[in-house]
This record gives sequence, structure tokens and C-alpha cells, in this order.
Amino acid sequence: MAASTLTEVARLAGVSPATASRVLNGSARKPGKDIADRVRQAAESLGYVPNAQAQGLAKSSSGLIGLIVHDIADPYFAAIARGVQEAAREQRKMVLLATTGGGPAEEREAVAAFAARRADSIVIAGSRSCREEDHDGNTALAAELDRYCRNGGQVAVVGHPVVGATAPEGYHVLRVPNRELADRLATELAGSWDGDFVIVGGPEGLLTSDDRVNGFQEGLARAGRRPAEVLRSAFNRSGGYEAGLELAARIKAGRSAEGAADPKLCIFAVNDVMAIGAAAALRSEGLRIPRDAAIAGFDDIETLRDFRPALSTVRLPLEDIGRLATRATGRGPAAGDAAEDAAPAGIAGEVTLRRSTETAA
Amino acid sequence: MAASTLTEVARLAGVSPATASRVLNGSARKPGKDIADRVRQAAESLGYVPNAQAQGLAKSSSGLIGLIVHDIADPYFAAIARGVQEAAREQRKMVLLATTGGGPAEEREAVAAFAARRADSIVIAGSRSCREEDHDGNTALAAELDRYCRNGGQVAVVGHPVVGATAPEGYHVLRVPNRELADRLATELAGSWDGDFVIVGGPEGLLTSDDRVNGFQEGLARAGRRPAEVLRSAFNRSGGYEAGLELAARIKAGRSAEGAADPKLCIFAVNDVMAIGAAAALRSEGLRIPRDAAIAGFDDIETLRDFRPALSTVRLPLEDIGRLATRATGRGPAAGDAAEDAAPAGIAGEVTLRRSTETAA
DNA sequence: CTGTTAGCGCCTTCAA
DNA sequence: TTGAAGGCGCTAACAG
Repeated sequence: MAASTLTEVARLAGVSPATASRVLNGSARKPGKDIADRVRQAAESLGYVPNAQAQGLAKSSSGLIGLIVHDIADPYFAAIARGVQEAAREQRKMVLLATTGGGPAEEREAVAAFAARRADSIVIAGSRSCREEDHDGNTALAAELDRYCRNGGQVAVVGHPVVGATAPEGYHVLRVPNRELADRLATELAGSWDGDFVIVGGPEGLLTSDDRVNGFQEGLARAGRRPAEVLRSAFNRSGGYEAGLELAARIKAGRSAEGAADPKLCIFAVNDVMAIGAAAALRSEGLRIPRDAAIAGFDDIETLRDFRPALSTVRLPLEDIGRLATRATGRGPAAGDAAEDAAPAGIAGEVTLRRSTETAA
Repeated sequence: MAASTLTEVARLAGVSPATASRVLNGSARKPGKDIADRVRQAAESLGYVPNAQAQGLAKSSSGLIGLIVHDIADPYFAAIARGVQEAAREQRKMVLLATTGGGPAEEREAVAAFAARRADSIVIAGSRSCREEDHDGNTALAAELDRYCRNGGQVAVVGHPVVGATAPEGYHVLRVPNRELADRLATELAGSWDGDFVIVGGPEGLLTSDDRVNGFQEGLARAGRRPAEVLRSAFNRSGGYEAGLELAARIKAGRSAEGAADPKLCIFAVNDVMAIGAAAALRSEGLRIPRDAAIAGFDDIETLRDFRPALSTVRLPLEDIGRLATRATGRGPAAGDAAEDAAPAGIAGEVTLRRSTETAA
């Protein structure tokens, strides 16, 4: 990795490295026009590319933003990543990507790696977990973040604070109103749906999933409905598919037992990808939506909008979320003091009822 | 960004920085067990995190892989990114992400930024363009890549070589058999479809799109079919949607003019996302697939597999593509000499006919 | 306004 | 095996 150095440029231009530095990079002092041109020309002819590592070392800041996601191929994270990218570009920084699969241990590793690279800030997307088995991992992650922040790093986490993080300075939490929105979704569905509700959730302890489950139950309760049964499975398409198979079996059983006019089921899957999986399962069992069962998701993933029947869901401004989280870490140590800045501009979702929960046959 | 330094650790452990370095990082020399423990303990208690920038500066290599995509939220790129991630992890490197929107100028910027950061290698995904308007941009991009490679960088580009790049050492091209596969798709479709074909392509000059268009035409020709008309629009969902509207109008016009038994159209959209857009347009115009028109895509995007009617398409191992491209840059300067390593393990796609092109009513 | 002198934190010869 | 010295490329204080 040998490239021409600032010193070489300076020599060619017949000036000191300091001067060359001043003209080639932003400095308060502005060198004379004549000399500046000579330097620029020398740089050009040598194909000089500043060494960001050296710059970083010298001014101890790297121009890097670390982004931690479960899986970059998941459209949910991909959308957030796009927002982060944009915000990074605004700040003239680059984004470093880490994919963890969701485990706190891997997240800790990622944070350490970012810290080692002296990333200016870290954005953590992806649900927190409070499962017992993740306890130690969370503690370690919290410690790592803590240290990173104490060393001047900025971190923003989407959704929930990292379990056990003792928010020093520079720790921002971008709250996402999952609970409230799920509540509202339940409310609206309860208004137009007479049958029972079932929730297809992720593993217990996944905070995002839990919020959506709980919110939904609350909405149901307020509407005077009885609580929905909760089926747990993986927080992805195949989890939804499995749950869907189970439900399909029940629906078919119930139907043959009672005849035709049985109470229809409305399935709430805690994210769109699971909802699609569940829908696929029902379909594979010969059931139709919304004829035999209604289904709703959460997130309003862009790629899934052309799905038929159109999926009722809750629209989340994923890109904005990424952007806002990133910005929260950008504005120097100004805006948010310590913990839990409530949604700055206010993350607002929107219940979006579509064909998949239409009650009309 | 102040953190404890190696020197501090060394002092606390009562050894020289050199020794501390040797124990904390992999070195040929192995320090005494006793001293090693002391150092490790000191490091632990100080919360020492090695400064990757300094390490990079010292040994001039950064452990970074740069990835350039048009748009990380596009599932095509997201899938490739996942593969790149995995390969990076194998190599114990991190990936730096750059989103360019597809313009050569922005790509050049990204390459320069990666070069500045001394990325060990760069992976460029996303179609090359040979449009006249991009000529200068391509030249500049080629020059930048050239310089990067001359300085010891490794670059892998997916699909086509960068127009004008004079492949020095370290320049790898991962060929994707778009043309062959499109050809095969046409062949298979021609076998089961009697009506005419129309191609919905991206802008002319987008190499990936052109390959697929040309390959498809070739397949058609070999099957004795007349060439398909080519509609050009943006290489994304909305491009497909627009083209779909146009086609819907034609179909409806043709139908009212001739009565019922008109020759049905089979639409080949050069990627899945466009196909979905086109399908949505047809549907919005009251047309049904495959009843009123057949449609096929390309890529076999995972998220779109649950789409109904199931989309006929060509399966591309996107994740492998990302992985292989990355690996090509990893194995030192060993494997590929200069240009165009033909697909190493052989990128193999697969024509996948599904419901959307079924001929049976 | 320019050049000189020190480091930034680490690795790597070279002696010891 | 360990320590001391020099340098990676650049910036930031000082001098001139």
C-alpha cells in the first residue's frame, strides 16, 4: 500500500510539509495563491491521496460511523442503513458495517472493533433482548459501550436502551413507539373485525417484539376484546411460516368441527416479514386471505407493498429512523444530555389498513 | 477520543511498549508466560483497546474492505452485501459501505475515499454504464481504480469491468452470466408460450440490463421467434411500473379491437423489482397475471418469493457473488493474475419458471 | 505567511 | 527473550 505522501508532494512543490498540508486540507491559515497552486499541481501529478489513517491518528478522530445490524439483507435493516448512509454523507463521514445476527456477544465484538477503529459514533439498530441467556452478554455489551462513551464516543441505539447500560455522556436512545402503534393497530382492527385475534410474536424477551405484543393486547383490552393468544417463533420469515402452519391446522380443524359460520381469526404478526411468512403458510394449506383469516404485520417494508392481498401494517419511517439516530450522534455533544432523548422530531408511525384485513368477503 | 495506550499498559505492567505489543498482538516472538499475564492483566484493568489507525499506519494496511453499491436498501445489493460481510468476517476485516446511486462520479469519489482510508480491497457491485454521458465519469473512475491498484489495492467488480480500466495487477472481474441466463430463459419461455414477447429494460447503456436484453433476444431468435420490442425505463420498481402502465394500455386496446382470442403477451422485465412494478401496474389497470399477460423477472430476490402469482425469474446466487468477489481480493496476489478471472467456482444461475408465466388459463 | 519541531499510537529492526 | 530507537504520514503548536 505505498502511495505518495504529503512529504513527497511538499518536496516536489518545494515547500514544507506543513504548508502542503495547509493547502491540501482545510486549515485556518491560507497559504499564498501562487504557492497553493504549485502544491496542488504537485499533488495532482503525483496522484496524491491523503492517508486518512494518519490524519485520524494526528487529530484523533476518524470520520467513521459504525452501524450495527442483525442482518443487512433484511429489508428492515437495509432501509435503516440507507438512512444512516444519508446522514453519514451529510456529516462527510463513512459508514462501517457490522452484521451480528442479533447476539449481544457479537454486538460487543462489533463495538470493540469500532472502538479500535476510533469510530466517531456508533449506531445500533436491531432489537435488544432481555432474555436470561443474554444477561451476561448484555452486561458485557453495556460495559463496552460505556467505555466507548467515556472515551468520547457517541452512540445511538434504536428502540430500547441496551440492557444495563449506565448511560454516561454520549449515549442516545431513539425511542420507537412500537407499543403505542401496536395499540392503535389493535384498536382499529377491533373496530372492524368481529372474530378472535392471535398474535404471532418473536421469542419472548426480544424487546421490540414484546412491545408490539403488549401494545396490541392493550389495544384489544381497551376495545373490550379478550386477550389474544400469543404464538412464539423466530423473528423472521420462517418463524412466521411455522406459526402460519400451526394456525392453518387450527383453522381447518375448527372449520370441519363446527361447520361454516365459525368466528374468523385475525392474525397479527409482529413484523411484516413474519406476516408474509404466515400468509405463505396459510396459502400453502389452501387457505385464503382475508377470506379464511385476516392478517396484519408491522413495519410497512417497501419491497412488500406490492404483495397481494395488500398487507395491513403499521408504517414506520425506517429511513428517517436511521437518519435521526445518526444525527443524534453527530451534533457534537450538544443536543441530548444523557439518556433517552425522546424522539427528537418524533418518530411517528401510522396504522395502514389494507386488503389483508378487510372484513367484507 | 482519549483511550489508554499501549505505552500506558506497558508502564503499568512494568515492561517496555515493545513487549506489551508482542503479547497483546500476534507476533512471532513469544514473551514469557509470567510477563505475558501481567501485561494482559494491565491491559484488562485499563480497558485497553488497540488503536487500529495507529496499527494501520505502522504496518500500512487497514483491515478494511470497501463496498460500493447503488443503494443498500435495494434487496439485490443488500443480498450481495450480506455475502461480502461474510467473506469479510472470514478474513477478519470490516466493511466500509458507500452508496453511490450508480453514477461513475460518485463511484470515483467512493474509491478515492476508500483509498484514503487505505482499504485493503474494494468490491464494486452495481451495473456499469457505457452511456455517452458517463464517458468522462468512467474515465475518471478507471483512473482512480488504476491508481488504487498500482498502490497495491485489490479491486473486484461484479459483472463487467469498469469501462476503460486498464487492468493492472489486483483488478478482478467477477463475471455474471447474465446474457447466457437470459438466453436460456427466453428459450424455456419460448417453449411454452405462443404469444409475443416484450422486454422491459433499463436505460440503454446499462451493461447488466443490456446483457439481459440481448441474451433474451438471442434465445428468442434461436427458438425461431421474432425479436421482442424493448421498452426502456428506470432500472427499478417505478421504471417497471411505468412500463407496465404503457403495456396495460396496449393490451386493453388490442383486446377491445380484436375481440377475445388475441395473442397474449409475455413480458420480460430485466430484474425482479421491475417485474414487480410492472405487475403492479397491470393489476392496477385491472389485468390479471398470467391470465391477461405473462411476466418474468431476473435475480430471484428472496423477499419477493412470496409474491403471487409466483414470479418466473432467473435465480442468481447473490450472496455467493458478494462472497466470491470479496474472496477474489483476499487471497493475496495469488490466484487471478490480471484481468477477467472467469467465474472462479463458476457463478451459476438457474431459470426458474413459476406461476406468472404459466400458459394454462 | 512559511518552516521547524514535536508528537498521535503502534510496530519493527536492531542491540543487549 | 527483552528493551531502545526510528519511522509510518500527518497535524499542530511554535518560531522565524
